[in-house]
Amino acid sequence: MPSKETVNKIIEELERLYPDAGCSLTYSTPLQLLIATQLAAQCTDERVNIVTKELFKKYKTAEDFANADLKALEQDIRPTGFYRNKARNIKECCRMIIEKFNGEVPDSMEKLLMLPGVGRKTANVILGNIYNIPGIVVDTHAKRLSNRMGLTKEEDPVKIEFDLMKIIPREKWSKFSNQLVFHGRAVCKARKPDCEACSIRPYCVYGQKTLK
DNA sequence: CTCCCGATAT
DNA sequence: ATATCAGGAG
Repeated sequence: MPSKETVNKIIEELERLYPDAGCSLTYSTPLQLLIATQLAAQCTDERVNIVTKELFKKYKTAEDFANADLKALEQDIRPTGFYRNKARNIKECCRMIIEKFNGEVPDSMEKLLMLPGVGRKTANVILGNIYNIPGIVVDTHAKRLSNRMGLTKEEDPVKIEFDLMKIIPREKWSKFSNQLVFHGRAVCKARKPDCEACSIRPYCVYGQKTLK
């Protein structure tokens, strides 16, 4: 739908604004990133980082999480919301990692999707950050911004993912996803997008529409 | 489609 | 008071 020139302008401007856009979650192992990303559902990365700081001191290995007392784990992650589902999923994930995946966080989309609480968004975060496998991460920011900018007209995250894959060069998929998140947090906010301050406005459908 | 769910900005 | 936050499952 958008012209190739428009897409290039958006990519160029995001690169200028956020040259170092990366994962905002704090982690030091693949398992920690998997758990942090699961906790990040409908929760800010900032809060996840506060919770995981203590969580990762208490639970070091996949075995620690798999054998954790469910009620205790629920309380440990409570501030991230959806804590009952998340605690159950994390325990089962770690059990499967131990029993089915030889103690390693899976390295393919197909295997990652077998884990409870892991959808394409979480899987793409793992693939991109741990295994350097490019992927478009469609979270709430990517969905909102790509729709506003006119990069897609789809509402379904999977359809958006494939739409963006068609118009963004493969080697930029991971970085581009992070840049959408950064821009979504700083400027193109859900409630009150700051179009006045947005340098992408000239190339943005929503920005042009709200002009005058 | 609904449900899960706490914390913060508006 | 209400919308929203790096979603996923039934």
